[in-house]
Amino acid sequence: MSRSAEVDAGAQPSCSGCGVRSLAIYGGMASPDFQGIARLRRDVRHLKAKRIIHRERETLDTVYTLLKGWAFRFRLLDDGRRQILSFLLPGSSIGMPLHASTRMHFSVQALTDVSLCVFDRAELAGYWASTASGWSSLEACYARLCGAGDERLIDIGRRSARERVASLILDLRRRLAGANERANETLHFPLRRQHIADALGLTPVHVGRVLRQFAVDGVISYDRDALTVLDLKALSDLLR
Amino acid sequence: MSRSAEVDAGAQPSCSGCGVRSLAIYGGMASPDFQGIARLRRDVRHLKAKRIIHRERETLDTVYTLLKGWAFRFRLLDDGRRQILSFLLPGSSIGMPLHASTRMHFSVQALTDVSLCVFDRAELAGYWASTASGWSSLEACYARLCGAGDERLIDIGRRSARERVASLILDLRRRLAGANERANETLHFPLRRQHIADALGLTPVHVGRVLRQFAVDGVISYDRDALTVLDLKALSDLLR
DNA sequence: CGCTATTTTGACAGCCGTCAATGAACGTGG
DNA sequence: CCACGTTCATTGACGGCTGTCAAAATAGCG
Repeated sequence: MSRSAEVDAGAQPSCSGCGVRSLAIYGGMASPDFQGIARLRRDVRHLKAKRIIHRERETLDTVYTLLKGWAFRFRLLDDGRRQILSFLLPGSSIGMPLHASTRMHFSVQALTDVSLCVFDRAELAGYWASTASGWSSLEACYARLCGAGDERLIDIGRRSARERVASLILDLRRRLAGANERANETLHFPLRRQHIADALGLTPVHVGRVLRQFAVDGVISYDRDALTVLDLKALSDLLR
Repeated sequence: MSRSAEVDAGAQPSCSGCGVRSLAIYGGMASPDFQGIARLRRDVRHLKAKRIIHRERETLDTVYTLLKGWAFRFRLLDDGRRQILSFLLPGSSIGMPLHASTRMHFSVQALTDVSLCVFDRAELAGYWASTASGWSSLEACYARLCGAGDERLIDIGRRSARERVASLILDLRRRLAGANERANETLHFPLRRQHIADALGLTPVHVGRVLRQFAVDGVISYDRDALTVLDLKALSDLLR
């Protein structure tokens, strides 16, 4: 292990042992070069819940990888309406495209306390271009992003409130199972009604009605920060 | 000019004179290599309106660039509901990601009669990887795609029917102005009510109500295949 | 233990969906 | 150039899913 990697690993988790590495921007690489990535990482930054990670239209010369906690991308209309564009889980990247001539048109906010791996944009781009599988890895990453956006578009455009909530629960459950949570039925679920509503094009009141009905029907049970899927088939059957 | 390029250019338009080149996948390149692109183009294919260009989940070993006409990406739910994910105008690419290990999860249909430039996927990917600015060009392309998806998400999730229709009209107007139509007020507008409804998460009946009201208010006027923006400010003011 | 954020509840309204019938426009062939 | 079938747009009545509002209750937190 290189010296600089050791330095980073002193107080910080090492990249080679990182539990979210399979989901990060470099998740598509056949044999990730963890030493190279560890050398690139400038810092691990910790933020409290509700802190803004990036503000719409501002420049961002760093790239983050979400190491721990939840965040979300969103945009505000001037009358206060908020659309959450996507939820970010451990492994999600913040700050693409790497060759950013354009500023990002959305803001990013921490939903829980989060830990961020910090990279220099230009350095990361250079490193990425130098790797053999960087090209296809990057395209796979964008394909996932666009695909996720398309799914959400279908949810909001053509599904009822119950179907949307079911879709979101199943999506988060699948993503969390891939990250580090085991594929058991109870998940850490820090979303408030308002977050769910702003992601799905609903109101928090109506989200509450839907969740309550799911619980009454025995499909899920939930506590403030946890959600248990009791009847996976019932949820899945709502989506086609 | 190479012999193969001459053969292609015989009956077909040349790439160097292509009116939509600034919008295509290679739009971000500083000095596009039109001879190289012309060599790569295998064919120009013409399809009638309503023909399926690509069917969901099928493999696609070619990449298309829309040369002429309109098309759209969409997905069907099993009960017949349709969500149009985006409209494709001249210059739009069909078949990304280039390094497709994953099959595309949406279908593509011609909306009008269309002409498609046909490329071999592997060949195009190889050529692209060999160019200096291919990397940033590709990222810029994906950034546009994701950004457009985010905009539509905001429309459907947090805007009223009138605002959604206004947003779509302005978006298409802007894109057409950039392509080849001059920035005058009357645009070629081949969309049916059903297309607009399926793109915006509405019903064709209600789209008709909104358009009618816009016309009554003197904001737009429209004919079957044409739409004129009479009061640009009124439309813009609906969106924040 | 007081404050704040969040959830829940209930009543009511409205935007938009649904349905069906009518009519107009289009495209094609004779 | 007209006839005819198909596609598409319009209209009106009605219904419901979801939004809005406000108040009360609950949970979280310093």
